[in-house]
Amino acid sequence: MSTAGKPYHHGNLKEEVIRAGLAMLEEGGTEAVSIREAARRIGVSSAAVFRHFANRESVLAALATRGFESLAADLREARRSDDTPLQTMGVAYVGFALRQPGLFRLMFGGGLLSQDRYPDLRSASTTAFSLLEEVAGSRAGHSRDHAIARWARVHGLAHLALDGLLGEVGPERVRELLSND
Amino acid sequence: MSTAGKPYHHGNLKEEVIRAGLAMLEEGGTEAVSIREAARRIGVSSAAVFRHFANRESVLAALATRGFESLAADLREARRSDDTPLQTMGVAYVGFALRQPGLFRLMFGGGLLSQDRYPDLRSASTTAFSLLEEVAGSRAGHSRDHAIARWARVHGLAHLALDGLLGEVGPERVRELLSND
DNA sequence: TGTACATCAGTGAACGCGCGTTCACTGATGTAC
DNA sequence: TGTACATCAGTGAACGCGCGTTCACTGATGTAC
Repeated sequence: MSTAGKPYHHGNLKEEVIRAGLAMLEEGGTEAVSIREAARRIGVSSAAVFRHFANRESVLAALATRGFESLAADLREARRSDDTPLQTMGVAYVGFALRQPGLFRLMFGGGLLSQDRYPDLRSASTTAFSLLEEVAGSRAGHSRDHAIARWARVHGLAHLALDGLLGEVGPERVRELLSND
Repeated sequence: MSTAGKPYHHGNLKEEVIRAGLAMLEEGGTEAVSIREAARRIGVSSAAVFRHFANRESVLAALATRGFESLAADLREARRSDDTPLQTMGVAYVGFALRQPGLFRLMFGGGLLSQDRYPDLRSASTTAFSLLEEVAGSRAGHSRDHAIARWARVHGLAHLALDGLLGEVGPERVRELLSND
């Protein structure tokens, strides 16, 4: 640790690139995520970023991974905080999408998911999805297809709300739209 | 019309740009839609494109507009061809998404929709949506919210299928997932 | 405790690229008389 | 029917930009003895 403001070794670059990436994602979508811009914001040369990431795509994968981890955390929180866990998780899901639309779109629209190239991403998404399936499919007499249909509704609501097609959507409105299950 | 293969006036450039744009959309997503590449494919200078479109964004808007028109056509077709119009429309909706994923993502994920800058796009999307609402909300005793919930489920299924999260999804599978309405 | 050295995490300059867009221009077409 | 001219739809070259990525390098850190 040097006494000046700028130590030669940053020490936390990987984490900071992710932070900067998340910010850019919300400012301008996936296209706006740029290595050079991230480096500029952090105050580091753009080449330094390549010490921590193989290429731009792997930065995107790291961002999406973070997204799934944080979505999973929200869902876990929702699961235990209420006696209507299914609706509450739905509200959390849509809330996540509305709070971080850029991230949500990267997670679900980037084509990253369909690749086997990023095992961390794969496992983070699997964890999040299994939380949903667990709760959505847990009631007696409900099949796996019921769980998928429920998830689809929540996922669809999130997308439609994101696109502004449902007008103003607050938590109460989401709960309402999910109520007739 | 000159006798050589290359008349000076193309005559159909606007339409061809849209065709090329749709192709690029499926090949590499919205990011891959490029004015220069479109011009190259058509065999015209890139400056020529600007005779017909103000800028790149307006090309994207034209593509999305086409998308909504073609989705609306599919939905109309589905509405009359069957005695279970609701499910059939759902199948058509998901089928549209799976057949043209790049276009579907542009239509719903580009942020274009939320803008008032493109009235043609606005009206094309409104037309498509009203078809859905009409059928989904038409049954006795069903509220507008029910219609939205149904639409959300179909929309969500389309997205999840696109992301490869539902495995192989054919028409029969979609019908199945929409059956317990 | 002190020193040699391997390793790690940065720098800064450069490469090569493709892009959107503008500009002054020219060839083709349609219209008025 | 023929000609002058306005208008339309192209051309090709250029501007300026920001990007991802690589390279040879250097400063800082940690470890072995």
